[in-house]
Amino acid sequence: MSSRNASPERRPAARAEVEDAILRAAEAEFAEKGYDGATTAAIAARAGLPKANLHYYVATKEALYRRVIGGVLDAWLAEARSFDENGPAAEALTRYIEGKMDLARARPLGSRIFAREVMSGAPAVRDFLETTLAEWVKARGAVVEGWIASGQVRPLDPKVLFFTIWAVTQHYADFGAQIAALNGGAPLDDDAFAAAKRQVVETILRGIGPDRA
Amino acid sequence: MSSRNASPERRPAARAEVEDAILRAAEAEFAEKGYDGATTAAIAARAGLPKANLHYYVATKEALYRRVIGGVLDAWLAEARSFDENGPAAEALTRYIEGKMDLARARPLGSRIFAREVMSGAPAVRDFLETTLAEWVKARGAVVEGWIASGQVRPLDPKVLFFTIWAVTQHYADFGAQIAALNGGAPLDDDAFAAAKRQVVETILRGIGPDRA
DNA sequence: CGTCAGTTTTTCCGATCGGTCAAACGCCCC
DNA sequence: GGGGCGTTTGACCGATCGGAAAAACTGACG
Repeated sequence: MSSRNASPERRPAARAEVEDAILRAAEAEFAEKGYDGATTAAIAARAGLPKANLHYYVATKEALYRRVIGGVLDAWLAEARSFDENGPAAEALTRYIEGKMDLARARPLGSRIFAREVMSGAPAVRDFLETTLAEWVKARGAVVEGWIASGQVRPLDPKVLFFTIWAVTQHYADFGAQIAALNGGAPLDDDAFAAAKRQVVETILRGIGPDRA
Repeated sequence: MSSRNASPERRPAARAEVEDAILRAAEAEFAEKGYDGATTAAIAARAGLPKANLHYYVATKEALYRRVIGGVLDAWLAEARSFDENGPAAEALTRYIEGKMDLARARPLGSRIFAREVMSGAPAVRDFLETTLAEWVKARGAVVEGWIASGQVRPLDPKVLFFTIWAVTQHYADFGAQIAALNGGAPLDDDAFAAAKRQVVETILRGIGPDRA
């Protein structure tokens, strides 16, 4: 098919690299400044190309935003699969919470874009929330109900449990600046973050565990 | 002193009312759209006056924003005093968590403005974070250490406990749109919110309680 | 060497924003 | 009733933004 390249990995790769640089630049700008605060000129500059060139690869600022948001949602779903591997409640929840904490540390930008989006009334992700996420919550809520029935978890509303887990884990991404300010100005180092992760997991697991008589 | 009014409560009250309307309109706009997304025209329209009139009461958009942020921080500090009344750990923490949950429900706008501010790198609240809040955390951290020493709380990092409480309570303000989407499209009603509040308090209290042998 | 598709870049445009200005308005006191 | 002062308002301005347009450049291929 592609007969125009002697070295078949040069030009197509370059295009993919440029598009990837644009997406990463846009993610950073949208996370820091928000949709309105971000400018296409700043995104282009961060990606290393003139503003007009950006519009050759992506039609509008909104289309670029929707692509970035789509990537964020994909990453969310991919990571949420860690919930589904079998095992006892404590193992599954530990895996899930630790996965979300690690994601918050490794890629905090997506979480911030999502938070801004939801705080603005979720115009671009409402459909995701009402369909995909609602189904996810319903299905995994049934799993939690099973844990309650088998006595692994005390009786509670699974939805509130999910809210709790999301809130705490995303907090480490969204409020990184606050955490750093209370940590002497620097982000948590690896040891401090690992300790926080252990405490979060332990607190939630104890918090939802069954009564111990 | 003020010799220009026959009825001394008429005109000054009107001025205070206008300024209050401006502050409430600005709070709503900044919470929904963010600093860059909010426009002085929209704020003025929401407050019921022409844009030019807004600038008679407040010099610049940034000055208005700083006034709003100042009010948010004041409300935070006022509400945080509920932590300080004496009593056993469970009572103090229940009071504190329930107070923050109620505040998140009654006035979610301030929480969203604060969240956006921190996600943007906290340019307007960095000083608050590094001084006032840092001192608050240090002092109340010592209280938590006392609870640990007296066996009311298992050994843990007080800062991570505060992060957990803030994360969960503010989540109900910041992610109200997400919670509504997962609640059939409507915000939690009074009963559902009260149940969520109970579960949050119970989860955290069990989560940090001492080992029960 | 000329063509041509894909890409880059300079220039420019209309819309919108925060903020200014000066005229008009309302109201009180002499 | 006429100054005078605080307030209101429409008109306007410079800056900035998202985006369009078109010329210039590039490298592969006949």
